[in-house]
Amino acid sequence: MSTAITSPVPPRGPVDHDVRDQIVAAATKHFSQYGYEKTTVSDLAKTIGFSKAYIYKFFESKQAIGEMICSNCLREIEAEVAAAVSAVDRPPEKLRRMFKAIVEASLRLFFRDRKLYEIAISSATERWRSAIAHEEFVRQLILEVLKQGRDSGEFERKTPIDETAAAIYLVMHPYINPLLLRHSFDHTDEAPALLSGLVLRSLSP
Amino acid sequence: MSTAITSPVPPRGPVDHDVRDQIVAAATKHFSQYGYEKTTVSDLAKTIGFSKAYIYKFFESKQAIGEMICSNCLREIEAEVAAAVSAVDRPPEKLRRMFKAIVEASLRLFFRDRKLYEIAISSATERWRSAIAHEEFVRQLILEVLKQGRDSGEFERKTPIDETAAAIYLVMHPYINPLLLRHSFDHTDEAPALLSGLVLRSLSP
DNA sequence: GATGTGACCAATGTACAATATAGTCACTTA
DNA sequence: TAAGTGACTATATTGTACATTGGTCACATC
Repeated sequence: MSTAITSPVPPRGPVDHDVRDQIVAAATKHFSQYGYEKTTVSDLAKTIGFSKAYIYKFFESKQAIGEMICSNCLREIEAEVAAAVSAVDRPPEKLRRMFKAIVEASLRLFFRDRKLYEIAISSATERWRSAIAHEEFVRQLILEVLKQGRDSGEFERKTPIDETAAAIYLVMHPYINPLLLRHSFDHTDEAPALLSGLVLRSLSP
Repeated sequence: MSTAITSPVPPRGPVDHDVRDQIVAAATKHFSQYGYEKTTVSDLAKTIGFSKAYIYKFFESKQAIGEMICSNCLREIEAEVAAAVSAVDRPPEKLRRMFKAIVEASLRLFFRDRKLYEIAISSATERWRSAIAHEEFVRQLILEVLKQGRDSGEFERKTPIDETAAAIYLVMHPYINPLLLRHSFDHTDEAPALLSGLVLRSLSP
């Protein structure tokens, strides 16, 4: 364990470097315009004016670049969800807002940046770290709201908190995971309200 | 409405006919052995000893044959679920069994008859009638158990029953729909117990 | 040592002709 | 009239020669 100082997979090359930012910027633009698959590493190299080989000094694969872009997208969603949750102070309302915000933010990504959404789908399908981190974020947020609600006496305390958290996560899962969300479009209108209602009823003391 | 005596899409040719059964038998065998896509209509014709054209006297398309086979599979699952539900008499336990049975039966179809499962996936993806009917079956069963539980006083009665039913259906949806189930494998062990627990807590009076 | 590259390879993707398939229809036979 | 078919077409699907692409490496320059 003494070696695990940094992130699980240390980034290749200098972490803070102008060229790294240029690559990310170029990738964001190209991926969202032409899509992940149709963008070649050479395209990125050409737009920043370096050779393809140089890119591999900073990223160990094209997928690593994709993960970076994907992480940024997912972190935007996370920021929005976090904001929605902290905009209110009662835990039940926090849960409602959380569910609503995550569906809305994900759908917006889908409809506004479809090409980037496709990366998110790859990310979920192939279980990239960016996707796993996103799931973990939601899990943690659920747990926090749950703790708060138990402390304030608004949520029941008999069921083991891990069990409750895991169950709520499973309820939200089809709307969190981009791959599944695509197949849940028929329900995205009613699902947040219906399911929040059900979850909150299950939490009543 | 006076014309809607039979099913929405009347079957082509004589309904009760020996050759029709032969086609279904041959299709069941071929589809489960080689898969829906890799079976040609000529293959079916050859095994029953007629010409391909004759098959189209009984089914209006290859997909119609697929729907027939798929319906049979899904009806098997439905029978198993219905049996599991009626094996116990308290509505809460009925719900638990129902969830468990539907996941188990669907997984068994997946692992034992993977090729047939692929038809179920097509069915769900392209929203064939067989898939819609399957969903409707589950919806109805949920509603029935819900009514029973409300009558016996074991379930709460404040929430509109349609809302409760719709919410529970949404919770189960990722495990009912073959297309979604495939992406929920990671959770099929814990999901039935965890989610039944949550749902039942939400139903407590 | 940091910055940067052209040449190279295996694997994946593409274009397009050749083939196979779903589905129809006019027709035969009993 | 019911049972049954060969020949036909338009659309998929496949095979295959060819081009791209992801990724590496030895090497050059500052």
